[in-house]
Amino acid sequence: MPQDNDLLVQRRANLEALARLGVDLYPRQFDRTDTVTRLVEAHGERPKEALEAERVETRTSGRILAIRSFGKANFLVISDGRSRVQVYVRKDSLPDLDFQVFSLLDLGDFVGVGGHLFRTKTNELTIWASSLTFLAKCLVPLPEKWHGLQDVEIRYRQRYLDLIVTPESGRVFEARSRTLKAIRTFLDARGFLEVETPMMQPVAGGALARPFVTHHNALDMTLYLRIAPELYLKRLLVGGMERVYEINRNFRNEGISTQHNPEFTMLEFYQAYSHYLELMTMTEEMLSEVARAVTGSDQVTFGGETISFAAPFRRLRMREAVAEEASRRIGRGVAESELRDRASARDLARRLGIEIDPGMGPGKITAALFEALWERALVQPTFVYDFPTEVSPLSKQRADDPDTVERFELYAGGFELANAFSELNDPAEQRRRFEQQLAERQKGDAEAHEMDEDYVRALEYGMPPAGGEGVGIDRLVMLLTDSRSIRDVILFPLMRARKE
RNA sequence: GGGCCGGUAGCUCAGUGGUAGAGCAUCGCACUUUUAAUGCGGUGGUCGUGGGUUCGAUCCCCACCCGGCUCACCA
Repeated sequence: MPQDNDLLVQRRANLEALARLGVDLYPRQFDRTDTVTRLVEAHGERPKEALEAERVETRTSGRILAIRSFGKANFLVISDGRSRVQVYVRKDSLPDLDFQVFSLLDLGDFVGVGGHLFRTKTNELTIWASSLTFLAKCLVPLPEKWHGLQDVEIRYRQRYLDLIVTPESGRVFEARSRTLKAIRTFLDARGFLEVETPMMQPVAGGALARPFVTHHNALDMTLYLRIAPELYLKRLLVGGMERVYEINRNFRNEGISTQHNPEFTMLEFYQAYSHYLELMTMTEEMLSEVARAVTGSDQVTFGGETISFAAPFRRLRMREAVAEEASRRIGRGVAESELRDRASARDLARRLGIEIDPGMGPGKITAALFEALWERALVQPTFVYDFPTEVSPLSKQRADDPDTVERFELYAGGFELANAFSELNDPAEQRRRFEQQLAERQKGDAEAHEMDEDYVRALEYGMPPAGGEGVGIDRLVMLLTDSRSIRDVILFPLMRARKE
């Protein structure tokens, strides 16, 4: 809570002085003819002569971000949250009351302005005020105008302050909105139906992660915040919805980092009669289209590098990539077959100096080696495909190789962006996979998948062959806005509770 | 959870074992086209919190709180 310092006392005193003038301190309404953004869009580029010949009258409103005062002539800068415009306040152009109101304004107050447009000597679009209406008080001083808000903690905890004083921050969230819109446009155009499935689930399935636990009182029932919508979306495939997608939050009770927020937004889409190779092509089309819609180009700058979302993306088979990089690092030819045997895979990890858990089978080791050897280096969009079955309990095996599933992950900017596979639709095999996961769980893997009997039963009714994919929206927005932390693309990232 | 860095005025930051500093903001005065307006003068601080060492701690030590980066886990 704000302390009782002079700055606060002065602002409250100004508010009381306005009350003594008979001004409504919290008026309900201000009828405006234009937003600031519309004024700037419509007139920002027009030459002085054209503008002044027309004598454009306007009524607009916004928050005061600057006051430059010269006694009887004053300049305000007001913002509608997206754009800013200057207001010229002359004592002899305003009713007396309005000028008295003006003299009681503080930075951050909301005002309504009526007047006509002109350009100053320095050619800045300006409203010559003929009326000034007080709309709301800012009782707390705003961050400094030049350096802005540098304290990242306050930027995240008090996002409204960040949005007031950091225009770039607002642009990130506009880009986020355009990203979501572009994805929906892309999928809607291909006949996908947007659906919503449970966020509270009796079994937290569809991914390998620890869930948040909650409880429903009336049903006396343990529920989990979902870690993925996957199993519900595939139930819809069983039900005959051939193309569905959901864009919504997932919750994972894991660590927090620049790439992880406990709640994050995921796109998942499922397409019947498709498979993972088709999804690679579709992903290339989707991301290049989204990048163009959001940034105007399929070449985006991220962390000083140019990332190209122009198709085609690079493709790497996982075991081949691991064997190749391992060979390079240890100076002898490593065969892919070494990754299929637990003893030789462990030996390889040891030689590479990569730590692995004792319980890991060859598939988990391969995936761990891949992440250690490749993930950071994959700055340009790259499909990594054909994963070990061991780490993919919901994916369909390759017909020619049961240890390998038809799955890919897309990497870009040095992190995982998407995950997709041909969906396993054999209920007997699905049951075996769940049982394998239960065994992992017994061995202490808290992230292993739980048994979901209801899902297996749904598969018994028959699910068409299908491909499905998840795309991390926050990370995609990071790439499209050159944001280095996921917290910069989430309006209110989770922060530790603060002792007040 | 481990490692590293940080927390000083409303904001952005300097700084010192001996009365706490600047710029912006704010207040006063001057100024009718400025734009980081300008000039002059003022106000403003539990130096993150709690202990300890010391004649004396914002500074040194310890613990804790909060944050950032990073490693591990994960998407």
